[in-house]
Amino acid sequence: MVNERGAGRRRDTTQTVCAAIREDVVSRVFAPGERLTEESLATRYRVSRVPVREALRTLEAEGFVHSRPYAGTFVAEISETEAEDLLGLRALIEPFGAERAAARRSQLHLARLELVLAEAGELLRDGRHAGLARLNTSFHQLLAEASGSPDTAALVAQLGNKIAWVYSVELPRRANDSWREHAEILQALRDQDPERARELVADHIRRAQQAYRLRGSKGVRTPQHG
Amino acid sequence: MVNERGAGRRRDTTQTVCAAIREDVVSRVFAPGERLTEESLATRYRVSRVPVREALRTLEAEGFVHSRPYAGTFVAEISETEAEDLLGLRALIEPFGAERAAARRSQLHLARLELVLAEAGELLRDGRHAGLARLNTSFHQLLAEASGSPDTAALVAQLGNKIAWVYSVELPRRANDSWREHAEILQALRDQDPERARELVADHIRRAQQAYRLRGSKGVRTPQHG
DNA sequence: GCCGTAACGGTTGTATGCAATCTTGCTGCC
DNA sequence: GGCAGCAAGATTGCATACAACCGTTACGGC
Repeated sequence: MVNERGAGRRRDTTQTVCAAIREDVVSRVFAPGERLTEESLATRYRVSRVPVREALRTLEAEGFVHSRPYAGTFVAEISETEAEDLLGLRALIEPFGAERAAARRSQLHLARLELVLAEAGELLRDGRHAGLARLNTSFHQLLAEASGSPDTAALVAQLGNKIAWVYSVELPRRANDSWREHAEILQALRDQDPERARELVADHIRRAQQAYRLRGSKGVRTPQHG
Repeated sequence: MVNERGAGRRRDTTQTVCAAIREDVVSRVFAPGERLTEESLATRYRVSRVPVREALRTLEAEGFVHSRPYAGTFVAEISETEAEDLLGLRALIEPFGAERAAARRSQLHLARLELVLAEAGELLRDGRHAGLARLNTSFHQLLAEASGSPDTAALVAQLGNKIAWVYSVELPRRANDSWREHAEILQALRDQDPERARELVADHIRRAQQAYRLRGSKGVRTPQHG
């Protein structure tokens, strides 16, 4: 998964390991509350403890793990109320970003968003819902980046990862509506209409929240497929 | 090794270094855009490069520095619009936290907040405005923690640090009004009135924003690139 | 004189080793 | 039987050492 030293890529070990651990936390390979020993992680990803430790410091700042000196690093545990609050925070921040994105978006941003929208359209037509989750993440991330606020984009990314972790479930039911809403949002960006963009995103997030809540509780992995 | 930190504290080197670097960035000992070499930091804080590197990973996740592999670590540069957006984000998140704090606050939270309020009252009576900045930060941080949402508290802490960095300027003028507003907020928490708490904090932040803006972007160092 | 190129110094990235500390399981006592 | 205290093992924290890489500069060809 990591480690392609033979192929010559010897750089970026720390970042690669960080992404790998985050992935394994989000996908629940490591259970919440589980202790992560540096040595076992180092063995798992075929690196030494140093990049593992650095990756853990990043993940700790992001809230995926927490560590006590000399005691070790543990996968974070998220309560139900905390999970709810994550959705609440996203419901605040994404509309904020969308409002600014409508005012500041560049042609490049628009083009990227349209590309994602087009790809999603194809997947929808073909009934292949598998790749939609990734495109959905991309759309929201690009939207946040179009805001021109690096902090907003960073927050959206972090919250998105955490939400994907807690609510490890996709909502294929809503896919058609969801992407129709995405299209409207993009149109508001084209029109440079900040207020409409903000409200559309606010509604969009609100509906997604309701879907999440209906679909099931946090932590429990609902067996499903897209 | 010459670990002469404090009175023989041999643990927590990384966290100590992290806080020290953050402090030096916020207080502009290190200028925005400046390159930070690990060796010089290690020398400055009398540690080896390892804890320095780990501290830098944390600070990178927090957005105070950014680094490229093999190229080095640089103090971040914040544009004026980004600074504005920081205030906007705080204006979203703190009321959100206050609303929940009013519903979830414990007696311990109330007691801590009252303590801070009392201390500030004394300083105000004595005309000693020096320590107020710290108490102000404490009040807002405690308020965020009272929300019972770790993510909210973490965001408030991060945003607060960054705002203190960008707008490195205090506003003694507003001190009396500000603390009167703090007292009202605390009362709303006692009354367990979420809506009132949210609105009071929203107004409070809004007034602080105006004060910042009037004061000018004196603290904002326009990035000079080459 | 200009540009491509190769070597050098400086810096970052990773691995290893050892001391300090925590956790775990056991012992002995109540 | 349960719990405090302790020893052994396991794990973390930090320092040192070495390898990989980047930017710069001196050099030579054109």
